[in-house]
Amino acid sequence: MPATSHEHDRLIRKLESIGDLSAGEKAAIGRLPLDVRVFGAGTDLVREGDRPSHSCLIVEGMTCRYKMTGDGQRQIMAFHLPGDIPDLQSLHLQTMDHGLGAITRTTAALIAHESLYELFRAHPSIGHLMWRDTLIDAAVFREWLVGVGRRSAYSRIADLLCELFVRARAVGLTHGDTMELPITQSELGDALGLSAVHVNRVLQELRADGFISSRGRTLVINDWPGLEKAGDFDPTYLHIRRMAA
Amino acid sequence: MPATSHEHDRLIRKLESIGDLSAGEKAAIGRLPLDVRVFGAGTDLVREGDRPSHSCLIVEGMTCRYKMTGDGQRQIMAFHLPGDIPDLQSLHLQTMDHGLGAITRTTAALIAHESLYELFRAHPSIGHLMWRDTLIDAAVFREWLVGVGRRSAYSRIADLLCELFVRARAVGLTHGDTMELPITQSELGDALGLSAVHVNRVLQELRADGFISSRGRTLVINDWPGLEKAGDFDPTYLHIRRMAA
DNA sequence: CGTCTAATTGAAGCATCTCAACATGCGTGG
DNA sequence: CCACGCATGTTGAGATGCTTCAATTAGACG
Repeated sequence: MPATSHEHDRLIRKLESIGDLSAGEKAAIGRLPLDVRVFGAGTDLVREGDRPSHSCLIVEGMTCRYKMTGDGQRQIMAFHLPGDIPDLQSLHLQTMDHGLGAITRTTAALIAHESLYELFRAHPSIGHLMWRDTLIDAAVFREWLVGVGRRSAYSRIADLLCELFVRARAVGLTHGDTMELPITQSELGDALGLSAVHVNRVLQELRADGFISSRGRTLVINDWPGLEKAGDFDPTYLHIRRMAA
Repeated sequence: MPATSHEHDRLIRKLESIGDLSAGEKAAIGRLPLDVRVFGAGTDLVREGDRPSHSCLIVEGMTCRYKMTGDGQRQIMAFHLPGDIPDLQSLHLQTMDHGLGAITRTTAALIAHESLYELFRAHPSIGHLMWRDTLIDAAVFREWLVGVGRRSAYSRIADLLCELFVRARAVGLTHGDTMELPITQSELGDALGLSAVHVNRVLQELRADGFISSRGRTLVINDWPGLEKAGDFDPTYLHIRRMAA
């Protein structure tokens, strides 16, 4: 594996979107031992109850974190893009209290917790940056909580689309006002606390109101200011420092 | 201030509920410089948009973290008990994306971020424990998300009562099957994404079903297994290691 | 005691759900 | 390259959990 592979680059680009890295730190990250694996759509990368000894860097594909309720309903709590390490928390929380599932076919690079501890020992500020990343994670949960608790379905969906677009843009995964969004309406419902049927109707409204359109799995933003307003969206909670080039 | 004051004890007791501390670490925490302040009920300890240079250790009183939506509704995202440091995150996230409010008259000990950095440098494992604490925070947000997104009002309220009781017990704030719960029904509503009226009706149901009762601001658990079942409660997400003596 | 906040009750409305049918698109094997 | 099959998206109609508004009662506190 070259000193700085495609996989390492994903991680570096992500970390640079939320903070600063020196050349030496980038080089050290580039030397992280990675174990690259592929997961089929619909499979779990990590299950609730697992006690992992590694964390997963998403390299390609869309993943989500979710919990099942006692009566078999699903709540999706976050969507994750390439560059994210959704289960970084398992570094300090032994038992997974939720699952990590692949929405599309996903490539992930497994990083041993031991390697991370070593990296942080040599470069404490990388540790701080990763702590920061888990804090941003928490900020996103809080924002979703506001949405599900207090916003209308219309506003909630608009807000989520804004979030996904801004996060994708921060790591260079958008093309103009367009991004790949391989999430079904049923999954959107499980994320927003809505039924798939209602998601469908509200998406039609958002299209009719001229904010968005879609070609297959591609989302097109037609009116960004309008969508932001409809979603009461304020990107502060994402704590993004800078956009990818 | 004595080497280990009441304020320091609160923090030590909290950290011991989620992990281990050596004698030396406890002593180091006992030497943390604290600036004790009192906040009236209904006032803010920290406001959305602030860029704090310290974090707040709650010593007495009930506090909450909340956000306001564009149309003036409030969503409470967490309740905090003595021993908690609700805005520990401001250590690595410059701008507060939500407020920290006092529900009752609250005593808080301000800890300069500088002091924390110094403590972590000398005792890295205290830093890890505090990282762990912010991760548990995030786990609680996730659990609330599941409740608000996918559970009935009845189940959601039962779940919240279970959480508060277990957390209070972990830091020694319960008396038998009783605890102080100075939260109004309107605040419960803002936390659970419900109207105060509906909270009232559901609380009556929970009392009628024999799970709980209340004397003034004191909550009494009459049927713990029943309440757990009603709330689909599983304490795993709290990641508590051990109960206070 | 009077005042203010919190809790309680009733009644009407609506955002969203559930169920059920039908349409569309897409991957795959014949 | 067409036909089949299955996942996803779309539509309609009826049901409901929770909301809103508005009034009343109970508690706490000077």
